Amino acid sequence: MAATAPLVLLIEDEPQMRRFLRTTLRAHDYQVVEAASAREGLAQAAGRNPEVILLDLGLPDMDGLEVTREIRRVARTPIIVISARGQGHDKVTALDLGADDYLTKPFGASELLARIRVALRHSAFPPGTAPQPVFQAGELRVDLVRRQVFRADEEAHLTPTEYKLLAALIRHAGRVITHRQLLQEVWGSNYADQSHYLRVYMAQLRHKLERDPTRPRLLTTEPGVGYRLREG
Amino acid sequence: MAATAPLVLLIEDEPQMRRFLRTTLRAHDYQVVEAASAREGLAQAAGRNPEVILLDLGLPDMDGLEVTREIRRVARTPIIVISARGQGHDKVTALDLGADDYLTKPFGASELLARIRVALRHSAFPPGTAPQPVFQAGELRVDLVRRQVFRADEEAHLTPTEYKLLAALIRHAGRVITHRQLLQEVWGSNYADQSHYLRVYMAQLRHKLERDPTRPRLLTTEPGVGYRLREG
DNA sequence: AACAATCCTGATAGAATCTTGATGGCGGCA
DNA sequence: TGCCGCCATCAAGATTCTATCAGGATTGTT
Repeated sequence: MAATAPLVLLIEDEPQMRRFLRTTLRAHDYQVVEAASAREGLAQAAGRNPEVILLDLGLPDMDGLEVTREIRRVARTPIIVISARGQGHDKVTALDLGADDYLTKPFGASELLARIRVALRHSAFPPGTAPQPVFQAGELRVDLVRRQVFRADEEAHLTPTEYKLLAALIRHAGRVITHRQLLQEVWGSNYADQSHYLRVYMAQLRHKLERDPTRPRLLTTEPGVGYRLREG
Repeated sequence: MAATAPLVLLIEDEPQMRRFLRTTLRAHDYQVVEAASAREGLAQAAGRNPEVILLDLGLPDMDGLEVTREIRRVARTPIIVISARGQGHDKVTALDLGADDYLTKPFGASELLARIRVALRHSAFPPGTAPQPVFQAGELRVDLVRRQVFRADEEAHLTPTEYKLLAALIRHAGRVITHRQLLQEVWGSNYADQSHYLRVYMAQLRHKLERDPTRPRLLTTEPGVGYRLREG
């Protein structure tokens, strides 16, 4: 998919508000289609296939909640509802009808833009297709969701403590982690000065993960400071 | 499908707020895990695999924004940020770091619940990707609709508890499930430390489903952590 | 610059502890 | 009576902890 500017559909009747939104969005490189009524909005939603829909609930020709329902009958384009009536039960109803977010007037441009980015992010990776968070460095591969560790395509079995230690190193991959910090994250703050634990377990990790445990390339020592997991 | 109550992770230090949230969620049939600190929260997020995370930004031990970042390094579980500081730039930052929604205190229970439903809807599988009502792995086949289990085309009879256990394993197929999590899903949260139940029932499942129960290939043990059902 | 004392790190191995799987009995219930 | 869930016990195995030793780097002193 070409990374063109995302298309935003604006369903809003008040000209003033519409101009504010249009200007803000254009300034941030979005393409904008506008609709001043519910009817027109539904037509545009079907015809233009926008990536996000901004929907004002207070439209003259149809209840905004009804618009949400209609859009959801045919598409799951992210809908961000905008409304002045903030207190009512509308908020809950809109969300339950399929809206993805709800902004109460007045709101700042930066918040609106951030919420649009969230919506786009959601449609970028449909949940089923979500890429697995997998850490990889050299011939080490760690699947953090499945809790599986591979060294050159061979699964390596780690004990709970070994895995926790590796996970802590991965969280800070590339950076140095002090003994104290590692101990806190793996054993808890009461063990912050038991640095001999680290020596034993780092040795075990190296034996299981390094090609040559005596000459570590992934799990390196930063003398006097701590350890580091190579990244990339 | 016996839809089990979704698991919500609560990262919130103020006891009062935590109680409000816990009560609200429990009353609406969510399972709740609580963490009173960022450190604990990160551990729970990794360990318990919640379906939604409620994160208070004002934690004592770590900046909430940092917590968001850390969670996103390993998972894309929906995060709903809760915060008192509504005006700042935090809102935008949190959303851009990967949070999915942002609630400013004070907020109503109904709105919170609606936003949680949105988050769950997002992580639900999109239409085309709907999870197969039939699970299959090796010579094991489970028809989740008819509630029938086959091993190499022979139907196997499972007791209710055995089936619930197997269903829980299937829901997380491929991943490790901790003892605690399994116990909660099958027996309820009051039994979270009765891990001997698991040993008995896992043994029974293995006898009924494995070709060689002493050398399990489908229902494997992750020592010190939990169990895993092989997938594919 | 040389030396020694000290600290840091890695290796190893045994003991203590925890975890797991196997088995069988008990009671409730249809 | 037969099935099922619950509970207790035991042995084997795995894991964690602890202690000890040696090589190397660093520091401080002369």
